Amino acid sequence: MSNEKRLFQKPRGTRDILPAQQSAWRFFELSAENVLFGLGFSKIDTPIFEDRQIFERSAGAGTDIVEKELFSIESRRDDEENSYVLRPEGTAGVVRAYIENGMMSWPQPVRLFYFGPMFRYERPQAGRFREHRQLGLEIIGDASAESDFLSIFAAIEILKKLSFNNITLAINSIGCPKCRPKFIDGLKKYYSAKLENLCEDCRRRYESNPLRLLDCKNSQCQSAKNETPKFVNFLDDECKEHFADLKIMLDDFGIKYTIDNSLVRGFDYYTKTVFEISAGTDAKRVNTFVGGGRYDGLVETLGGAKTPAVGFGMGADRVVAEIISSGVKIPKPLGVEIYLICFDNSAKEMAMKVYRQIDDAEINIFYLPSDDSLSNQLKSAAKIGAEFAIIIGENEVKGNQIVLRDLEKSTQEIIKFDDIIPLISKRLLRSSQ
RNA sequence: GCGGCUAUGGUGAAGUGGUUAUCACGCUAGUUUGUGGCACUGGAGUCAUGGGUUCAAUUCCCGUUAGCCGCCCCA
Repeated sequence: MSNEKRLFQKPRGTRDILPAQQSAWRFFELSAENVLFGLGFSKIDTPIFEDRQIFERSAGAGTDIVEKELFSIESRRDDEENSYVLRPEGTAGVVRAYIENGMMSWPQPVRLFYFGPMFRYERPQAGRFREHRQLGLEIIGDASAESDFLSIFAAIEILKKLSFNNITLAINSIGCPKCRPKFIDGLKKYYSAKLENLCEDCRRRYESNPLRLLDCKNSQCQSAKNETPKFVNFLDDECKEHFADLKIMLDDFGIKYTIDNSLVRGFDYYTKTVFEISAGTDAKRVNTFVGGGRYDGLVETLGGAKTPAVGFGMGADRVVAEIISSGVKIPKPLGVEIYLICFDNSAKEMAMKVYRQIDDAEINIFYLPSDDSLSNQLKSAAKIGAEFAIIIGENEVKGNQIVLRDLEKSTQEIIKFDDIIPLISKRLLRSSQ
């Protein structure tokens, strides 16, 4: 260990969000919040790490997800009995908070949303990170299809607000613990005759996770999928009615959807509705932004009373990447509006007066008295991205006036001292927006 | 966790077993002393990292790290 130079790198699968991307992120977050608050949701923040068991219980100990894709936090001597992991998703933490904070006694359903980083220990690829940000919402305490609809509606409204055209909604129902076993039986019966033609992975899935047989991408298996049983044909009356209710509401609102029989979720606590929203057309869904569904079993799994719930998670990194590449106009936060230049000692007093006046008018003015030449100060003004420069020197003091220079258009005008505020207010970019 | 490809200033690229490794953009300092962007003149900054082969490695080989792609998995 010496004073050798070492170049530190960010951990694998993480990224720096640099200033150039910040306005897109801000745009995303503000737009989503506006939509969600407007639909009666409240925001919740939960810890970035939680008790490991929360995720072990929801996903099932021994599954790949728990075995190899959680980020563990090393325990310390004073905390040996606890084992923490970085949260891999948002729902379990929100449900834990619902139970722990007695939200069952709040007016039901409780509508919550969150936004923050999630962590998965997986091999990074494009659009797939170890730290990524998710926006999500949960509606806890309502079993009706209205809440399924509201989840979907909220997601679509957010994407609309972000100027996404060309999005596709896919829905399916995966039934409940009562009717799902029948479907899985039917599925296995169907595939059992074709096992030899399936790819190696699918032969394993046949035992371990038969639902996943449905979304195998291997060309070898495509022909076998032609006539797979459809989940909707196996639903019991209650699930069937729930799915029908949802479709009616989507139709009423003119929201187009496709029913995708291969859309599934692997965990037992998922029930009834599942949905995904992607970019592109029905035939080619290139990029999935939103995945969601109903999870009537999770609250109970985590130790609460049996409580129905539904929600979605939205991959913020993907959405923001799309915002940036689509060239949507992104509102920028106000920067320096006026850069005040005083380049003569005799003008300092007047400069200060102008500064106070403009500052009092809540206009963003930047002023650091400087001995630099006018030329150099103008350079600084341009560099900091100011809209206008006010120039005050000897002549201005004599005439009781200032020079207002538009730094983008390279035009300027002379303004009498008393007209400064009204005229500047008129010229500023924000007054034209 | 498995397999393939890749790594040259801040960014994008060119190039080499042998003196000070090239270019563009960017950054920076100046030139004009009442006008920034343009122009001109300077400057800083690089062969991801550790080891091996060799008289000599940025260049060839191996490990590590990171990125991309495919697989597993995908709450």
